[in-house]
Amino acid sequence: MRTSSEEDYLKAIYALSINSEGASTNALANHLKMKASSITDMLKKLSEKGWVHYEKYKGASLNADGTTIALSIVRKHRLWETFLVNKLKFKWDEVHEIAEQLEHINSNELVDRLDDFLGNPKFDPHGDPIPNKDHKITDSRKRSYLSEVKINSEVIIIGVKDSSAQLLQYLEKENMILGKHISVLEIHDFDKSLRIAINGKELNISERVAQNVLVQTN
Amino acid sequence: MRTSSEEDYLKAIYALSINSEGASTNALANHLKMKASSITDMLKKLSEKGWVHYEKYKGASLNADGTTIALSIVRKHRLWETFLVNKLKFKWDEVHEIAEQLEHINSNELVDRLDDFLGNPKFDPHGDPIPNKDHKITDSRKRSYLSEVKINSEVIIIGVKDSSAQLLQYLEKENMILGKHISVLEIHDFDKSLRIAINGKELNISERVAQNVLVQTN
DNA sequence: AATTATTTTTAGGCAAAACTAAATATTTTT
DNA sequence: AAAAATATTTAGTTTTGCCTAAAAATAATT
Repeated sequence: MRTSSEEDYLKAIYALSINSEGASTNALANHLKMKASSITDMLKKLSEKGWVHYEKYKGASLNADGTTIALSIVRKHRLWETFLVNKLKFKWDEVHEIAEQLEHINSNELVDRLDDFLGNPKFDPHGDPIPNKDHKITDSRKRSYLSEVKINSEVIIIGVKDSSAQLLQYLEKENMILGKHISVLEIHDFDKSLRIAINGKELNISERVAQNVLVQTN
Repeated sequence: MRTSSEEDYLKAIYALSINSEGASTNALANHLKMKASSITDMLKKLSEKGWVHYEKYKGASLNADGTTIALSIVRKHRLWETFLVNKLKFKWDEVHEIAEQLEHINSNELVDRLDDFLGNPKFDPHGDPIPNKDHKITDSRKRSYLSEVKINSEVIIIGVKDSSAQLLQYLEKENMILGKHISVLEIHDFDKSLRIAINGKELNISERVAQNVLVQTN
């Protein structure tokens, strides 16, 4: 069996491995808000348990077993977030902390029934794909950040990069929520800010915001 | 803040205090499946934290703060059990372990929304009363065990004493479930077994079973 | 290539929550 | 009331998961 703490580490390695190849000790320490020495300790343990590939001074990466566990945690996290937003009517910026606790609840039966109860959703309220029962992510959408989209293209909001409460609240206020259609009308040269059409009106948004809004381009 | 372990102790003291006045070290050790020495350690700590009244060699009891915490855990446990049975369609004998985990999830907002989502139920699937938002149990039903009921009286099943899977499965099989009406037809002198009418048929049940079935008598 | 800076690891420590074994209280039985 | 049985506490260990401080390795800069 696994401890809740071990699960947190596996999830962190998974999260940091999405961009780069593997995760460094310091990156993990920063992500988990712990000291680097604690990370080293745990990486040794996870390596002994056969979930993580770890070489001194070379960071860590998940092996097949570790990836399965990490994805099962991600699956639970995203299903619970979906439950909180869709069923209990939480706002999408209020659910992260609670889901951090719920993701450690241990019962396969529970997860599968929750999945069914929610109608087997493919994406969570932030637009992130939910791994299926076999711990596979199948996300066929062509995705990019709004800041990288060609002028005049029409895209759909499918998520955010950084799901900080501030960003989510900003988007909420401008009614830029999941599923909304956006047309990119103009990109201002001097500051890379965007003029977009959404909700039948035009709106200016900064490059910073555009860099954090994930859209589907096909 | 409180640890999950501390919460388990408070809940155990609460459970054991319902019959007797306070809980002895050994009773707690037995209930929590731990060694007596571990109990002594924790009772000292809970006493220092101001939740428990503890005197050496004289067992422990909850004070006002401790009672409030215990009832908030019980509230969460019973609300989650209700969720698991009513929404996720678990059987009533499958939910205890999962609820033991869920009861430690920490979020007042979550509990209150869950309560509303379930329609503010007054009783859980085992018939036990659910403490309200103010951590008060208000159960006005006249209750007794089926074994103590007068002959010819008509009663309603509202719960079980010992919610072991075996008992629950037995009751399930005989279709003696919550809310069913029972008429006590006869009490056999030699073994105190009962002949009852339920579901339009007659049925014999042992004293042992009758002692574990909680009924409403008014 | 040497020095400096940064990252990572090692070594040792601490608190929580359990344990075993031994000592002490309390309760029960004779 | 003494002896025996039972219950409880004390003392000392263990494991987990974190920490600090110092040492060692790696990376960056001059």
